[in-house]
Amino acid sequence: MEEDVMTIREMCEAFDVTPRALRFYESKELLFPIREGQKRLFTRRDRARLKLILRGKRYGVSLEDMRQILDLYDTDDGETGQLQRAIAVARERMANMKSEREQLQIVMDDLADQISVFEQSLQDKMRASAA
Amino acid sequence: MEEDVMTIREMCEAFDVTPRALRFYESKELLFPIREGQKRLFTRRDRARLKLILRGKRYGVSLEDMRQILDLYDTDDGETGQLQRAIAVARERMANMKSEREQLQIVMDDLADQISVFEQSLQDKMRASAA
DNA sequence: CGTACATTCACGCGGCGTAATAGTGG
DNA sequence: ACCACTATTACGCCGCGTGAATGTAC
Repeated sequence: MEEDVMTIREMCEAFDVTPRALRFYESKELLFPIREGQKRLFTRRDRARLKLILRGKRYGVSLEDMRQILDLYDTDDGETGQLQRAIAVARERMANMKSEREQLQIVMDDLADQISVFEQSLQDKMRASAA
Repeated sequence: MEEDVMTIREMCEAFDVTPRALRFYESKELLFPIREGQKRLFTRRDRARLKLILRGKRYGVSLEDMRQILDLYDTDDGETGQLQRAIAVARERMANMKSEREQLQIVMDDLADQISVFEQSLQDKMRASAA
């Protein structure tokens, strides 16, 4: 707490994750703990990022998607050009998600139809065997 | 066509799958082509099964789940059990998809907020540089 | 001789788990 | 000297295949 950094163990307890997961996130460039010798020290920034990562995970967002989104959050204080780029990337992500959502909806509608067909079939069979 | 069987190549063209996929399905016991020497010959039964496999795939049903459904088809004289099983699996998939859709929507809303923040930032910067 | 089939081994993604091994600090 | 913690490297798993290399039958 002294320097507003946390060890890997403290992070694990605070966020209920394993050390392996944190090292993995670092290797995938989602977290950037500073080093004291060999040991990792996680900053407030890392904690903010991890919070978002875990929330995304609950939402089913892949780490790679999350990394891109987090990179956007960082670009916040950049210059106008960077800001415009960040907006462009964010919109692209948004478009991807919309597309995903639409495809998912199509498959869901289709599956709903299929369930009706199954149920109708079942009704028919039961009537047939009752007759 | 003679004996109502098809070679692997004919199957691939008919169903738009690769030979590798068909061999893979056989190795996982979803298809049971007869052998003529080394060659696989796919029967009408294999075709019916493959059709269901591919439809299930579209709905996100795993091969293992699909195998279990297909197995019921064999042991079930009346097909009623298979239908009920299929309905159960279909409903479960539907529930999963609904959940996925909701989670995706949450993330999308979140990202939309972030985009607004970026846009506001950009507006601020542009006003600042204009002043 | 070519071509279509066959086999087996390997690799890839996602997201870590799980050793195995070694170093460090108190 | 011990213990708890840390580190690194690297292989394993699941689902669903793709691709390469090699062999064989027509």
